Amino acid sequence: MTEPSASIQQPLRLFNSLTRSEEIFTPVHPGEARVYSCGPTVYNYPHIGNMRAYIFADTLGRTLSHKGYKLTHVINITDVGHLTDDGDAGEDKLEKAAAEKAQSIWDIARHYTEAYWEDIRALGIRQPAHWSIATDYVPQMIEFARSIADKHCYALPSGLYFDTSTVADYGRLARHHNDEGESRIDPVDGKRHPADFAIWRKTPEGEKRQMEWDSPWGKGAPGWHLECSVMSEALLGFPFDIHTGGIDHREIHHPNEIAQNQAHNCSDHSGARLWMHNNFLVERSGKMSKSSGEFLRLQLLIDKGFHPLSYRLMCLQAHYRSELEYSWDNLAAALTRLKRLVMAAMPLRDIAPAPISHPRLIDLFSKFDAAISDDLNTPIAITLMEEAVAMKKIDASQKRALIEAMDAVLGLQILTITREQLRLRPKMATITEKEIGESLKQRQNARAAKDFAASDALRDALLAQGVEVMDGDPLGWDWHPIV
RNA sequence: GGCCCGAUGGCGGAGUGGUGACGCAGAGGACUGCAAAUCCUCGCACGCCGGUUCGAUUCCGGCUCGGGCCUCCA
Repeated sequence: MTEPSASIQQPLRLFNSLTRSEEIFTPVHPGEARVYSCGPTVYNYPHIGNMRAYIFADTLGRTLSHKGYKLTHVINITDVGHLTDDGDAGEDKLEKAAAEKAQSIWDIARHYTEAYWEDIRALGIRQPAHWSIATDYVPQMIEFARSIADKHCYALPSGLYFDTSTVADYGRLARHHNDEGESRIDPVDGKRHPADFAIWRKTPEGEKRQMEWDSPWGKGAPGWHLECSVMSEALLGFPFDIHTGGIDHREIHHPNEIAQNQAHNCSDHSGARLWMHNNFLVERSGKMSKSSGEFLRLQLLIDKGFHPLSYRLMCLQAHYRSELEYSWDNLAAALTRLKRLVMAAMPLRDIAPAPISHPRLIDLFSKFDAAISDDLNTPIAITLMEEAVAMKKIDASQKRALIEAMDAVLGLQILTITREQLRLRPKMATITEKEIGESLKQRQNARAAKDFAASDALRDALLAQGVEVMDGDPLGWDWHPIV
């Protein structure tokens, strides 16, 4: 009601990894958008690089909603895997510590799933329609495997393998040419083609896994790629609209998923109209990984005093297909930007929205729509929201409606989070808020008495404890981030 | 070894065949006892060498450097 007419909207163009070009989004089912996102493997905490993928998927979902599509979003939780670990000795201390606390593999999965959900909430990521849990779908996976086994698979002692030569254009998503080239790893004996992959992994003779199921191919566990084919089809149909994931999936996981989809449906269709991949969050040294250096969890940023939404803003400042450089300076820049945005939008908070009719606001919203419609150009969309917030001498109710509509896409919550909520207490801070309050009161008295030496001394003392006094700020003080 | 990608100011990061967004930092101003916060204003960049073009940061080739995937990985 408060949004301008749909007529100003541009067609939504999204980059399809399959064709390596932007395409106009046309839904399989008119008026609907069905999206499947590869989710986390819950055997460790997600790091902030992982979270970039979900911020991207969320932005996509919000954009589809903005465009008026009825969104059905599915994110899978991979809770089946191998804990009979392959020896990353000494590296994953966090994982080991947490694993020791949990009683079983199921507890571990639940623990990390909940940790992941907590991050999702903190980042303002909307709940998908379904969280699909892999272990809930094992019978369907076996059924799926059975249906393709004769025509597309072959058995080896280690399990059932998919013959990639039995489907058309295997590897087209990855732009693989053929099987040439040496691999860094030892190939599985007996595979017909290096790219062939496991559909069912048999438990080795004489061993017992915590997670294993009976199947026509022996006791074992489903292959790494099976779950996504099975769950996406079960929940979204074949084909559905958009499949998302990290860019690493473009090379192996998604080509394999596509091969399975083709086999199962006796079709050349990949299973999704669009395959979209977000690029990595990187550190100067390269890709962020759990084994290199500090394990950057969202909680660590919070402990240092950075609001989770400042990380969301940091991600949105870059295009999802670009690598994004992580640094504390960068995060601090995003926090400052967010703070200013929230403060500037403060006067609109209690204003009732009204339908947008002012030409300047319509123009701005139209530009915003054009930016977001151009393969989710959030960096530009943010600048347009800032422009809207800064706009002077304009009907406040309409302005409010505009900011609301923009933020529905960006999810930065600038009309609901408060300046105070952004002031996160750093974990290392020793001074209490009560002590700060007392110091500030003393300082006020000193100032009233024009004893500026005393008031400045109090201010310096607070700063030494990480508290920055700011007389002109609505809150009067803030934590001074030290990173 | 195979496949692929990137190189923009102090940092981050858009975009474009023809005066190079934006944010943070920095400078100046307003405000302040001062400072900070806030608001206003401003300066600073397209890796190197060729080619195409009237004109390239933008297109093409080479080089250098950096990165990703090839094993689960966002």
